[in-house]
Amino acid sequence: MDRKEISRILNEIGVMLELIGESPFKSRAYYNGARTVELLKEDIGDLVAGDRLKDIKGIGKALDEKISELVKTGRLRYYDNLKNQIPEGLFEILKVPGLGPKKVRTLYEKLSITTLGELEYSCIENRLVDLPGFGEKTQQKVLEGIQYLKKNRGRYLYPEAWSRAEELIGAMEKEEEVKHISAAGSLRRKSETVKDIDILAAGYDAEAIMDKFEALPGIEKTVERGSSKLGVLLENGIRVDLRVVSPEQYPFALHHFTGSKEHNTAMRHRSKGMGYKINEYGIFREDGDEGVSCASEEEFFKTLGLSFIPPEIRENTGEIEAAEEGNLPSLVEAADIKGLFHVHTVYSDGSASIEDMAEMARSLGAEYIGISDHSRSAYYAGGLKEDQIKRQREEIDRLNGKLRDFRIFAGIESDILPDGSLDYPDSILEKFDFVIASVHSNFTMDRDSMTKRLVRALENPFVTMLGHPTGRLLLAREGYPVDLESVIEAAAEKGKIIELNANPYRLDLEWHWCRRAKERGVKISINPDAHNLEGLKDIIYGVNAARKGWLSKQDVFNTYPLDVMVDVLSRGRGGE
DNA sequence: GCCGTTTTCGGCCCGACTGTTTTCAGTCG
Repeated sequence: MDRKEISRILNEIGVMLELIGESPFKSRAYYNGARTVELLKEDIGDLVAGDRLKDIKGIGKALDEKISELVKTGRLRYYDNLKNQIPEGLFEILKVPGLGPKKVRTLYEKLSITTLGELEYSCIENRLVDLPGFGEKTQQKVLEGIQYLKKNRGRYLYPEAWSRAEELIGAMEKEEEVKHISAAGSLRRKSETVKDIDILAAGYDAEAIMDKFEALPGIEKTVERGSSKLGVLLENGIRVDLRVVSPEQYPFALHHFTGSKEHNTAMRHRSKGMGYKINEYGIFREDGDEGVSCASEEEFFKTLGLSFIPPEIRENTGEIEAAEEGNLPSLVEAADIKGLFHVHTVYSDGSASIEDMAEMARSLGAEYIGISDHSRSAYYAGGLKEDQIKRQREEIDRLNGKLRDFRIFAGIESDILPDGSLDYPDSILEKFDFVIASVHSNFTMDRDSMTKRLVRALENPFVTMLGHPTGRLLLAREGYPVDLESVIEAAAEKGKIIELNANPYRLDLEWHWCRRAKERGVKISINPDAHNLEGLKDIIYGVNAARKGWLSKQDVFNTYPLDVMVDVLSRGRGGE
């Protein structure tokens, strides 16, 4: 059993403990354990075998025994017992906004409600109003929450949320009451998907600011409103939370509302050890109410003895320790990207010509572009036959002849067949400037076979990089099961690049693993996988993800300037 | 259930908002 599965089970135990009314601290211990296991670097089997699990912070005797049982037997009696006590449907009911474990438990115990459907029916039958802690309004809210859940699964891709947030912030910036305004929360941390939009504003007249916000176009209704907090729904269903603080409180509040929750918890804990209390309003000495003023987030961190931690990496995965030691990486920026690989054209399933794609890339500041249409086994995408490859090459050579200070590299996105071989012979592969190897079919292999398939592809001397390593589609499809640790290892050994596909639906290699690749010395290429002109701009989402993965300029392949890239690609071709 | 340059017991991060309550529990972030 892998650590992802173990982490899931520990999390579920945490939820179940809340549902049966156990101590909240006990559930938290399981949540912490789940996170700890998820982020483990070392193989969990080895840790269990070496009896070293309980040396890890957050894992004590009880969790050690339970994790060991899972690893050794693949089962956990404690979990099974809990699971038998708790109807499956309660987990779905927990997702209804406004319902937490306590209320769900009441619904179950008093009304025997175990499914979302039963809950909806009970609301319509007016049966919630008499329950302790419930009332008319709660019942109405629950009913609306069920509709909301049915309408959408409650998460949005980053670009959709970001563009709406930019519009709202842009409109509010013009208001004179607004002294500062910024996105906060998971949006500011550049998460791949977000549940809602958090916006923080600073000003002295919160009521006026909230009034103006409520009146912005696209806002459908107000869900909650207090003296400093406003919650609204947009017409597309996204929830927006606006918080208003004073300009003096802004730096503290910006940090607080940017999160993550785990980062904040760790920061508060650390501050406490220094004799400070921190919250969204300031930094206070524990022995008095006196606050420490800070003009910016930079000063906030400085006061606490830390260098500035970029929002993207505030996940409590070592950033605080690194900031303390002055070891934070200098994160890659969009301007560092010097060229764009993985670009499709009209030769396969793209909609633009090679020349137009090149011009667009150039206008975006690139020095080179790497054309890689689909290969012959991708029938559905118009994969290239041998004669088309030849024609495309001729066109690229012709264009390169007339372009100055810009270069088009001729490549291919070659399918990795089930056995790990590519779908062209070496005699064809060797003619390309670069080769991206990707899986586009036979997703349903077991983990071992898929891992072998990818590793074998990486062993091919003509392969430059591995494309979208897990095949996941955010909010739509899980990636195929694969042991990425071994894949990264193989890439490290063979000196291969791994793609971070910048398409906002993919962002594959996922950022956790980017960090792992960096540790192993594997370079990441941030590729747009563009099928039209606009698609080239998706590169920014890849840069966001790379930043979350702690990548610096030197960790990213396509930050090489043109002359270096020409050199690297000519040397790397099968000559190892 | 975890943890300890105060501790092996008694803590465990903090605050806004809502709705149900007559002073607070539950939820959320």
